[in-house]
Amino acid sequence: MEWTDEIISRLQTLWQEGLSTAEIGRQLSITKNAVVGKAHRLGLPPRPSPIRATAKPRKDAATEAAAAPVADETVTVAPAAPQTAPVSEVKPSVAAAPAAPVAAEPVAPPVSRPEPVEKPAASASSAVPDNAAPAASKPSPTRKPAEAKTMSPDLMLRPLLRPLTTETSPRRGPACCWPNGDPGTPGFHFCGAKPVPGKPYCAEHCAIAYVKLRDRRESVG
DNA sequence: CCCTGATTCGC
DNA sequence: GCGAATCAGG
Repeated sequence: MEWTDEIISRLQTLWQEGLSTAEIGRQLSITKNAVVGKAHRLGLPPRPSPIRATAKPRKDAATEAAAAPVADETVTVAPAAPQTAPVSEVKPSVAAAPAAPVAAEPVAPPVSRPEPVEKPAASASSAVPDNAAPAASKPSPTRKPAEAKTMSPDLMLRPLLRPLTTETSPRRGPACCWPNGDPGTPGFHFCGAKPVPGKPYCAEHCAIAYVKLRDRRESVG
């Protein structure tokens, strides 16, 4: 696997979007294992794990005993689950666009919307993202500040300060919101080209972003 | 069974 | 460094 700068950027973006590892893998045409492995190596913030942090019967019991002289229950990990649910489960048409394709404002990065969504990824089928719902527009402070530092503060605040009323404004044409560059870095920007009607991306990026439902799952490799 | 993410370890 | 295999919870 050749981890180009482009691919890594997309991985980081999608990861921050809160998409599942499998979903990211589908969009990148790689396995979820590759996604998780790479994310781990990149030091991306861990997602709320469905399993306990303590489980490693991989080594021999001897090694485990030697290396892990666990004394008490003091080892507690306390995940403090952010509960960030993916916006994914992509119907063919809606797919996993960045969480906030405001249709006209490339200024607001899709990255910075840690909005808690209470919807299981795999089972829910209603494809409408609840981005527009101001019900819970409260930034979840569960993530450590150290991890959020990858993005400039103003970039984080911008979407929160924006009333999302620009949707219907025809003044600026819709713009492809395919991310270019690393989110949080000065050079980060969106494609901006004219998107396919009904899609958040231009035709070029649509071809990349949307995958056939048939090919879903990890049978890529 | 399906999904999920984390870790390990041979390459 | 990479990622398949594996683990483990929902």
